[in-house]
Amino acid sequence: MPPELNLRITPRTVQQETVDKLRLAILSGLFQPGSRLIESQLCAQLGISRPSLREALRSLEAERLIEIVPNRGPSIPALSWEVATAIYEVRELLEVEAAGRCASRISPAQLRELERSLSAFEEAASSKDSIAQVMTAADFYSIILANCGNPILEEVHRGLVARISFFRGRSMSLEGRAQSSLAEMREIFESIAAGDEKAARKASKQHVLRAKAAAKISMDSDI
Amino acid sequence: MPPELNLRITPRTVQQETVDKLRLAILSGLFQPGSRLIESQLCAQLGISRPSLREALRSLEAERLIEIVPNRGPSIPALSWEVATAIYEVRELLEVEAAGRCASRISPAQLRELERSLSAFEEAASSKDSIAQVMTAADFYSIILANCGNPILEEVHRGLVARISFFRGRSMSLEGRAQSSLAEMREIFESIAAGDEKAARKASKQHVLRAKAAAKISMDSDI
DNA sequence: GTCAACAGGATTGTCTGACATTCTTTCAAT
DNA sequence: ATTGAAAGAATGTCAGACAATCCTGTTGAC
Repeated sequence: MPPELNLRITPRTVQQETVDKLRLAILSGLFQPGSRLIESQLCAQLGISRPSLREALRSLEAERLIEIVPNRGPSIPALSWEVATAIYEVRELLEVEAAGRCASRISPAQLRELERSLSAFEEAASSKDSIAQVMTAADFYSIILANCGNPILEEVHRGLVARISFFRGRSMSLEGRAQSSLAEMREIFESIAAGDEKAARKASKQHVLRAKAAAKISMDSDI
Repeated sequence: MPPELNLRITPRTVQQETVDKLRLAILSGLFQPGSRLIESQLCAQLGISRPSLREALRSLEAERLIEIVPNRGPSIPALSWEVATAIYEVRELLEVEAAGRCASRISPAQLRELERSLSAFEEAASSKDSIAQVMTAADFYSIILANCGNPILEEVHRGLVARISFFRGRSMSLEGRAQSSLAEMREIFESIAAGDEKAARKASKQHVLRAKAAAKISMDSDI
């Protein structure tokens, strides 16, 4: 009898572990935007070889989480407000569509799940833990996206949101943003629960626009 | 001397060349869906080392152009009709938005460029060269996407369209599809030229829906 | 004949080490 | 202070190696 019952069918490779670790590090803001990543340092810190690391870096590059300039190596891209705006606009497009579809097709079980994640965010919103706020909020969206009936919508959305994680952590720290965010999310939830597609779209749109505005404020506030 | 002017020529690395070559090979249907790619074979054919190849493969994996299963290696994913439908739906979302924006912001110079690409497609449509048809049609869209004012919209769209290139080549071969496609594209062009945002959206939506229908037919026709 | 265990080859995952090329920084010379 | 050259650091790329895993065809048992 194996002491560790590992039912995982796909074995986790070094490359996958590395991508996950680095992605998490990037998303949680461990690296300064614009800073360079030195291969030899990362190899030592992660305890892996250069070829494995470089494979992982190529994956992250394709996700647009890092940039790799020939002969200069990988670095954390500095997100301009223009690009951030563009991302928010596409995010709006996708999220509105997802919320609308979700309203007319989510299952009761998943709806309960959505309610639970809203409660989790509510709790986080009362605290000052902005990391918990971002994570629980992300759960909320991901349930909506997972239930919109279009896996591609979900996939693209995840990729985009990852790239603006930088702003999300900061804007959540804004005075009152977490609470107003909670109100907006509750409205989205209520609309979905009521099966009101139109209302879900409207609430969702409102939410993204407010999030964008909050991100802009947090960006302008301190440079 | 304007500091914006970037004279830096980015040297092309082996990895970039490899990604481009493989992407082109995949998009032009050189590999059968579901077929496996053997690293040693590709290395020999491309004349590169395994580490370089593996980096390129990771990039393509992140683009979803290939799949890499641990211990089984890379393969060409077989696109299910479900996923294809999902992609067409998101493509519709993006393309409609892009066409609408394009209508109210494209420059005269770019509009002429768009007209030129439409003519190029017209010529290709008369021929039986389905590859030329797909390429010129792709040019047409890419001009629209490049002028919608949102680089992310463009980026995401490019990634999605690449994944359904399989269908596009086949559906263009369908009896009369190229000609009806031409008519639809001309309508899109006319709407944009007239600066009629609403009409551009409508025409664009129609076009994607018809393309999806054609893809479905070409898929059902022979399996 | 069908099915299961098995051996062997093929293929991938990963590492080490190496070297040329290309930045980047330092330091000296004008 | 500006320029230029040399030293140092980091990347791009390769070759070779080996264990772990997958695939295939054969053998053996029922």
